Amino acid sequence: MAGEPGGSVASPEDLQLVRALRAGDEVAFMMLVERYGPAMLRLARMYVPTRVIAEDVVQEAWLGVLKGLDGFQGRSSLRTWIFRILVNTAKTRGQRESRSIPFSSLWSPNPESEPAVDPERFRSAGDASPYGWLDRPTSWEGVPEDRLLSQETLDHIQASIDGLPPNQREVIRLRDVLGWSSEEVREALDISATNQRVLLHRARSKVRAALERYFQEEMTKA
DNA sequence: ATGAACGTCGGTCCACTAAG
DNA sequence: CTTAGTGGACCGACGTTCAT
Repeated sequence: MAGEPGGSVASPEDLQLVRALRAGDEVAFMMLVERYGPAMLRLARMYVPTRVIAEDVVQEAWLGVLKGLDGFQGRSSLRTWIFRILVNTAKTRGQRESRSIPFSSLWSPNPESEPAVDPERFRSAGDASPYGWLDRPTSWEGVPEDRLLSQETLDHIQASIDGLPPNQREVIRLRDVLGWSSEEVREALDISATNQRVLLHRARSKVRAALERYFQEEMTKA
């Protein structure tokens, strides 16, 4: 699995960071938290019902990172390694929470539980990696660009993603929202390359279909 | 109430195609 | 050639329906 030759191994910068962290460099740690914290929180929100618990999960993950620092061998990038710890932590916590929380509360539009992904991310993440399912729409060619990028549309995209099965949701978020590479995603989620591709494909297909329905409804209304 | 039959859904694998 | 996206097929898990 992770760490085959040719994979995204730790960069010299990663290794230097790890050395600093092992030496107890607080500035290096704060830099890491600043760099990955927001993305970690969004990812954690996929597994647990509330933002508060997600924040808790992130904290727990950071503790796991610090504890496991000596075990980091640089066979994957530092980011992948950190997010893998986060995913494991969040999954464990998510299972625990699902046993104690009414299932319906996971899905109800609770105003307390803000969106897992800030809709703005859809555009800003585009800097590094454009969204596959937005750049070549199939059935909404007549839809003006500002309409495509409206807040309402972004909300709709997010709702579509929220409605996906967990694995598909994870993959599409990491790939298309956070802009990860396919290899980073399969390493972080510990899935095969083939599975990653299929999950992504199915997730995109479903989101695309949901958007097609949405635009069709909107255009017949107009 | 119970168990079999059936349908649906999601995960996985394989093959093909397109792009870089 | 490598990587990624796509579609089809298969399988197992799960839920629903229906006859007993």
